[in-house]
Amino acid sequence: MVRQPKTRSRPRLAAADWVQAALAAIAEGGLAAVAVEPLARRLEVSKGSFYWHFPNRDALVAATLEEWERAETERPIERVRVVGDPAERLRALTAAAFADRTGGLRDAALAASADHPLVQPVLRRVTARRLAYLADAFAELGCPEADARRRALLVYTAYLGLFHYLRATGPAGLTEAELRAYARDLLDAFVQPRRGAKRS
Amino acid sequence: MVRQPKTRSRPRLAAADWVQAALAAIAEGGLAAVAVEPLARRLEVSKGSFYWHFPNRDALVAATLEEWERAETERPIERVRVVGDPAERLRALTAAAFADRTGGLRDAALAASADHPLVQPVLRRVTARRLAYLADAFAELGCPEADARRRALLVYTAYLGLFHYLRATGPAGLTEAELRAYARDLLDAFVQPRRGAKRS
DNA sequence: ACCTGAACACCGTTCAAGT
DNA sequence: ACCTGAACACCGTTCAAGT
Repeated sequence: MVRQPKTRSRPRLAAADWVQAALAAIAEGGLAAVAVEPLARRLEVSKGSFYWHFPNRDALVAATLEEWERAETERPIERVRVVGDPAERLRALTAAAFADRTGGLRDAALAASADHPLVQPVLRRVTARRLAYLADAFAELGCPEADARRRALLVYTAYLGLFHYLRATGPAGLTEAELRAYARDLLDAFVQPRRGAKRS
Repeated sequence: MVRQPKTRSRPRLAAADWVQAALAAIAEGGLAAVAVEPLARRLEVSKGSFYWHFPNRDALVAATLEEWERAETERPIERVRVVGDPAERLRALTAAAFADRTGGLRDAALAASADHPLVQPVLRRVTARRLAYLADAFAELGCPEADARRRALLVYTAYLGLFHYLRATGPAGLTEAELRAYARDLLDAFVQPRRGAKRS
């Protein structure tokens, strides 16, 4: 019954494996780190094998950005959909975002490549979607429309700005505790319902 | 008396020639276009000769950023120092900035490379110096401190944003007339003295 | 269906040799 | 003092051949 040696000598790769490696590379070294030869080394295959899965590097970048859009926008939003209270929902979402260092560093790296032709449209959609979702939650809390949008922008730019800072300083720039404290302060400052807001 | 053939067969290059070529390259293709081999082709020398003038590519990038800081910040400011009226001074500076497409595209390209370790400190100084200079002029016009800084930021980001747009669309994105009209609208909206400002 | 290996183009860097 | 030319490393891309 056992056809493979128990250390399956080399599970063949699929396109998705290259995409996952590219996502990790972006978090560590930005878009420029999505390079065929280094990724091939990391995956322990020849770089020639890359071209069976993708026509060229740009195709990998495009596929990676698609995966990023799906995995880092809709999925986290779905995950907190069950939380009824909007304040709790914001807390859960923010805590998850700040706890995921790799995700935060990747988001900052992609924001820094905003002018790249493949990045531009995806980044625009992701940013708009995240801001709209945050603003909706603030509105549910009782904030008037304009206030909700201002708070959403503030929280989101603080998140991005922090990971931009972390990119610059390296992983030692902030301890896990400091990261959690930053997220807590941010939430305490912006997530209480407005004074006089109606409970529905 | 004539020691050189009249088409001076090849005036030897100096480091400054490489810097000038690099400045032109940034305006056209961003920081990534500062590449030894393409610049050598443009200057019609072998790429080996580059390494007589600079130890490596980063040294050329650093020298180019220094020259950019000097030429595109202090020099334009000195040029308008003779203009006594602050409103006129702002108009002269803005008109010059918008008239210089190459300079504007280069500024936008460098702003897009804000996270590059060599660019970061220079860009920070240049931005701070320009904003402070603009804010001072607005203050002279009679704007309170905070208002002056807000206007300076608005005018400066509008300038940067426009050339960012132009980078994306290519040179056909805006005619010279449209460029001048944009600058005029911007000035008309922000450069009248505040109502009730005292003349000193 | 997925992979190797060799080849070629391109760019950064070094260096011995030229003028 | 400035430059060439050849060499090497690195990465993107192609492709014939392998399993």
